[in-house]
Amino acid sequence: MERYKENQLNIYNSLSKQKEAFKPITNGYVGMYVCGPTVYSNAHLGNVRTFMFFDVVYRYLLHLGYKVRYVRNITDAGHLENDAEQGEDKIAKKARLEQIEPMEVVQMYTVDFHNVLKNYNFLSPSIEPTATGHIVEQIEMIKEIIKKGFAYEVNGSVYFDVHEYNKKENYGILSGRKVEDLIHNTRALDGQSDKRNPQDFALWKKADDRHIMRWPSPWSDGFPGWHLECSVMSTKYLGEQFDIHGGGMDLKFPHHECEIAQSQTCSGVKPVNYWMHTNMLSLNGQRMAKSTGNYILPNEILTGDNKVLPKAFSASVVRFFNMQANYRSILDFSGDALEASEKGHAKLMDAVNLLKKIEAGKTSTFDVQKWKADCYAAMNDDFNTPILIAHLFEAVKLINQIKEGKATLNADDLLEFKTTIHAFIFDVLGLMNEATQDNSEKINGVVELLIKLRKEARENKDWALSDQIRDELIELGIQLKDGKEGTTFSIN
RNA sequence: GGUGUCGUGGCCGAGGGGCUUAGGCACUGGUCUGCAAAACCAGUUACAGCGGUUCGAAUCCGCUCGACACCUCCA
Repeated sequence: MERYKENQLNIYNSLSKQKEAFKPITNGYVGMYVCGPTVYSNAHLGNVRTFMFFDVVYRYLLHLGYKVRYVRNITDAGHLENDAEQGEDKIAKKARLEQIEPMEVVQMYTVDFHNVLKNYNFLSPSIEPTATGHIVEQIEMIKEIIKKGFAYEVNGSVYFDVHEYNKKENYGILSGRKVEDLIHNTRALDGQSDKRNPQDFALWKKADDRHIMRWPSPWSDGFPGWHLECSVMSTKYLGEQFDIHGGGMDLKFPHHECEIAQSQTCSGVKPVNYWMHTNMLSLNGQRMAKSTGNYILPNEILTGDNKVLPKAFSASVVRFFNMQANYRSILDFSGDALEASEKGHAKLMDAVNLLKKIEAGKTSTFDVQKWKADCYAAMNDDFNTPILIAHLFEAVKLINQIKEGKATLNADDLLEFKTTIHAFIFDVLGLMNEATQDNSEKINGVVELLIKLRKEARENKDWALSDQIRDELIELGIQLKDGKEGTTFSIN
């Protein structure tokens, strides 16, 4: 369904700092690039927040009927750890530390990353290119930049000439920085650098003898600069100009700024129409970061194996928690916050399960069309998932009211209502209904049996037995709910 | 120092010049129940401070205070 025809999406563009009507370059098609993880360690929950948000963006674009090519790279060539001085990249360093091959490290953490994505119900991107798989293209792009006169070679390394670029274009267009300010605020150098100016950044670095990851090039045996890969891979798979580029706020400068400079130099056009940046996920009010130890791994949440957590939580609860906040706001993670989300999530899923049993009435006491329009309006407004969730809770209330006999929906409305609920909760938000997974049929059968036995006990006024059944089930995370038309249950 | 984001009720978190009961969690009262739980109904707590613009500001502007991020690899 081409829902995009009646849904005008508005996106907050970091480039213009305002919401803009989204118009794809090619009608009906969307090209989207998101900076992926560096696979030299496990992706932590902060990293995952960004990918999770863009997963929802991807899902919603698909839901609207766009044909989307979603490219999310894997950075496996490593970054320059200390730009000019050391020239050693992180992956190689870690490999030596652990006495294994660099590509083994890359493989291990790539597998871990994919494992996390699977656990958290991510859709696979259309293309997941690796930096090491595009060395040839990167070398070609460097040649092109040199040819245009915006890069220079020194001692086997190649640098992008920021000052030269800034004479014609605006280096700082995305981040709001000015080259003059950068000059005054760049840290003092030791005089070791080959760069003409401290603001210049590496396109190619000559590898020293100890550097394991290296490739031949016209300038030296070495490796590409970090910013280059995204320019190369986005251009290769999405073209010189594409619709959406996403990433974390912290990549805005210098990474995305450099990307623009590189791509613009080669193609002569601005590479990206809509820049989207997700804000940080904090832990205890501080930024999650590998370097400080202030972080939590996605899979630790599923096992409860982290001291900040009182217990384990499901992946769907974590998704729900994330979606309750706007992607452009800082979100603080805590066990308490997750527990609150878990309850809200359970309430939502209980209602979804209840919805299956609800039957249509003769008339409708609720305006399904308006509610549905509100849901779409929320998502159309820069993917406002917190508002969408608020509307979903209106639906929860309605479902419970119907169950109480205080509201009704006619057959047409009920069908539309169900379809819309499922679309937003499962297709768009990507939440999972744990209660209906796995061995649910068998468990359902057993619980139904216990409910029957308890009913008999209650009819015999054997309260001790009926309460024992109820209390022991709750210990197992199965909650019975007595209603007018019998007992239902939910599983946590 | 520069660039940027932001300060909302007990907590999380939307909205964004008059009218949103935002929503979730927590709490209080009621209905239901053998008692509970769940659910439903009702209710409580608010827009950092000081100026300005305006008929009217939590919402716009300025300043102050504070928080966070980026300026070096970082989602």
